[in-house]
Amino acid sequence: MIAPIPDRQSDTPALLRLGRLGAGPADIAVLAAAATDKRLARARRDLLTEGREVSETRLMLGGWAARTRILLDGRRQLLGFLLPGDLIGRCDQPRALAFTTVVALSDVTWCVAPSLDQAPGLRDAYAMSGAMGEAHLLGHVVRLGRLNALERTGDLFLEVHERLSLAGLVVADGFELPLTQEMLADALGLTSVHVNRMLQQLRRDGDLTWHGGRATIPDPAALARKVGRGPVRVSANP
Amino acid sequence: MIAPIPDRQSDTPALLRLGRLGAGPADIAVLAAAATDKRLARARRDLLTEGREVSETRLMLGGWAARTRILLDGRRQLLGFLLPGDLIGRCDQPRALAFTTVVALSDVTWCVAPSLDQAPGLRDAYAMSGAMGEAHLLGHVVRLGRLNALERTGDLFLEVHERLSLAGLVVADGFELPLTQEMLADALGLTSVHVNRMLQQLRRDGDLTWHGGRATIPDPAALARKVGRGPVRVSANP
DNA sequence: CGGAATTTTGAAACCTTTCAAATTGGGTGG
DNA sequence: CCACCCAATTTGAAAGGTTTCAAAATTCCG
Repeated sequence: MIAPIPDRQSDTPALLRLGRLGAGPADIAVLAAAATDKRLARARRDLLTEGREVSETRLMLGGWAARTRILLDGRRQLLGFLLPGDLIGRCDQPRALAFTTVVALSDVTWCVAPSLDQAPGLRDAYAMSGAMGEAHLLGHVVRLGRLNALERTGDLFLEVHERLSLAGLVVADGFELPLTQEMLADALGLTSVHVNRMLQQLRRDGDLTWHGGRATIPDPAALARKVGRGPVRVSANP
Repeated sequence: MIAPIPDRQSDTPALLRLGRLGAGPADIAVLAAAATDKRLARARRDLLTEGREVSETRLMLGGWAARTRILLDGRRQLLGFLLPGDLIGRCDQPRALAFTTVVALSDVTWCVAPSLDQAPGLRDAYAMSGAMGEAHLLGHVVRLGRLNALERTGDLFLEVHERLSLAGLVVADGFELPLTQEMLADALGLTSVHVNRMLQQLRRDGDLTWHGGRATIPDPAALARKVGRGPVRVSANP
């Protein structure tokens, strides 16, 4: 008989990611302490509102969120996904306004991110996280500007695969993907109907599996070759 | 008879922009001194190469450049324009790699941007500049993801109009625009043929004038209404 | 089990690209 | 100053990709 083990490691993905981004053991300890005070945001709720002042930086612990922008006529564009280990609203500039609304796409757990005063050693990891955020944004521009629907879809799945890998959330090339096809469409600049057709093609071609909230990319390298995706590098120290 | 006046103010647009972004008189003096050592990059030359380490931050003094990414099959996407007063390759992180190649679209004059050691007062202006850069990038994502060809084209012209205004480069709603339609197409994620058709429509509708390298937007507010563009805000202090 | 949200399907309309060729414009050399 | 050339712009018609609209099938959740 097995004693119930308190789930102290459930925020591990976020800590793992920041550790890999350069946070040392001491910093991780501070992060773990911060993650103790865990908050929950229900799906569809805003985690940050565009135009509001950014009071604190938040750290994603679990679930999916997205930066979004909505046009006057209701069209919506997701600017990027926020995954466990990502920072929300990081901003050097004091009194800055949030550029974008951040909405929870699934139920999200988060905590207040330790400030650099509390853990100066986090500076590099935070900087690295920000740099990767920008790299992802640039990738998103190329995706929307120059890839066709099939390439876009495959490319986004690969980005997600890479990012979740860094947080240790990919097992056997499979990962949780708590999105609707409509959310995917809003990220990809397509209609949900067309995303559906692209997904069918990817499945038919054996490039993708996705049911019950879990997706698998059997052969990421092959898919990357198919959609012409290169690796994302950010720092000189590999 | 008029004596030849040395063109000491030709870098004024960059200084004007950074002044408006919060640089004080002392900082402007440092910038002006830096701008003394003016460099020239010929059109089509790289100002920064993707993957290389960023050694110094550069300040655009005149001309147009763009962050670019090129796909394996030759498709090109411009990630954003760099205009006078913009910083090239700014990066907190030491030893960071350039995210993107920056190419001169026209002949470009630039100088090495003063470091914060030389002029600590520039911190805010630099931060502000970076924040606006991100805002423009986000706007670009929405443009590519959710606007149709006509809206994209109009929206980009409006962004350029706004940014050049900040540098004092707009007179009577007109400004220099040393681009080819193909460059515009690479920014807009369209073909140059289609950009041409959209420009014709904008001209026909009286929303735009463009010949001989100079563009004019007779009624920016009307065009903004037509393409559904809102104002870009970045800071709480207006 | 019922009801709502999501996924799937089909056909037609629409927007954008492609391809090819004609036209214009700017710069150079004779 | 004109002739010429190359790059850039413009035009047309057809092909292609994506959206739209509607409706059916499926899945999820209480």
